[in-house]
Amino acid sequence: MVHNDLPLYLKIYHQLREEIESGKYRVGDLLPSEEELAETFQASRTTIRNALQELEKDNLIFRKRGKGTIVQEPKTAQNLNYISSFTETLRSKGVEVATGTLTVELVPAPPKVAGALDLERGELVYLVQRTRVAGGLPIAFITNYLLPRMVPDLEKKKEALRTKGLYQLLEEEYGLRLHRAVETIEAYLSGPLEADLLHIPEKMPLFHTVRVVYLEDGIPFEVDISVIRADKYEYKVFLEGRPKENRRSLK
Amino acid sequence: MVHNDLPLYLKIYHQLREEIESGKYRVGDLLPSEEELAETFQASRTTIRNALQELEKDNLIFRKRGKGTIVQEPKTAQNLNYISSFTETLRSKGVEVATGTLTVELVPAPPKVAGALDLERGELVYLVQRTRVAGGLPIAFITNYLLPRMVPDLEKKKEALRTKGLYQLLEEEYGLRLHRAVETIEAYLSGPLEADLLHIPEKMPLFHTVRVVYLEDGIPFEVDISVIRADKYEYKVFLEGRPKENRRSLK
DNA sequence: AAGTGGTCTAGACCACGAA
DNA sequence: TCGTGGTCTAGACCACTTA
Repeated sequence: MVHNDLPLYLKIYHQLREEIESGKYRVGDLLPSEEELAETFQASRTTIRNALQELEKDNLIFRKRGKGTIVQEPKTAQNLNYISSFTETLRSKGVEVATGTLTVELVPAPPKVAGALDLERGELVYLVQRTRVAGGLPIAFITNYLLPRMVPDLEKKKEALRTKGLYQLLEEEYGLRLHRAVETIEAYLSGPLEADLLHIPEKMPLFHTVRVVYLEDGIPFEVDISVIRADKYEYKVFLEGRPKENRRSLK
Repeated sequence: MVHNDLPLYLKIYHQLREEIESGKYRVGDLLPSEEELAETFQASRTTIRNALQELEKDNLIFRKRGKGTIVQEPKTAQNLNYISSFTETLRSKGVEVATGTLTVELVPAPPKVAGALDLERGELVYLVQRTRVAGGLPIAFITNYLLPRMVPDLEKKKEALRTKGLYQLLEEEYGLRLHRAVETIEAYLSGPLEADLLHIPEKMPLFHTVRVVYLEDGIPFEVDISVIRADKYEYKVFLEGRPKENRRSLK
């Protein structure tokens, strides 16, 4: 008998989540009150509140003082902007993604990359370049720069990159935890270079994105530069809340 | 003497935040331990932890068991993807934004809008259309559909829309709290219509975004359709964490 | 008035990191 | 081993909603 060693509040979170997703509670329904839940799970109210807080982060519920805990509209319930690779995003939509060209090499960091990764000019970084193919068409050209000290012998994993996403590899093979990222999205027209790489005419609309990924302790770890056919892709962004007031003056 | 009636943990949050931003603690420094903070603020450790949790949401700190609470790299510290209008985003970058054309009227909801806002076909919605001008150039054409029952007499506020953003107006004049939004970003080439609206040639790259905004209780409230000159604008997206594992099986 | 979630206390033990 | 944050308890009072 394996005892699941998750903290109690996470176990309760998972169970409640399953009950919500299984349809036991409908959208708009009230969950049992915190006190009742504490009773049924034989836990303190604090622990229940921790579990509910997790559900709230997932936007599966929202709470109203004096009213209760209400199950959310699932339409908006997947909320977070996770760090997902291009490949993962497409696959989650059911699109088959293959790898066209693939190179892995150690190169001196270009100035902008060195700046983003806090490196000295000329320090070596891993450069991974891939063409991504969906439905037989090359639809994206992806360039990644990675800190070599975090991913030793990356070139030996080259073949793994053909089948799994880069981020999946980083997690599974190197145990890295990607924590945060900042991405800028621009759009422009293909020039001769892009036309050649993606087998498209010039003056087609393209997305150009630059993403810097940080590890848990705030170390910048990876730069991802993607060029994607805009006629084959769209971004979905989840937004939450309004910008905060800047400081209340205490009197 | 006005006593600030914020909850204690929020007061502590604000004070710590100010101390961090004022440079009292440097990046990488450890904050005092939770117990010490409890002592200095004369509060329980639970309350301190609530305050620290808020700082963590802002990505100003991160915590490591056995180590302590560490002040974060400010580069990634603004984390959230807030619901901001085009105007607010540009203004925060120091760009002056003016309004070109502006119309406010009640119209039957187009099918797609009716779907997004949970309306019957043909129900009336407010339609707001604006050209946004920066640096003398029209750079965006923005279309908003709003639930009329939430914004009575919107046409009377028309002039206010010339100077403030729509979202600011919704908050200040109607007391609405925008809670969540989902936005899709696409890119395409200008056709004759866009060329005319924005005074640009055809076949220029444009962003096309569709945003649905939800209120606190999950009611879809507004649809924002923007067409933006891609050569004058970029999106910045903050990403956090990796997609969650799908369910652990309990044994 | 009754019931809900929000805040707060004062304790306790555990898991992890560093010395 | 010691100090840290992580989890958990059993209470208490408050602010808000609904009836």
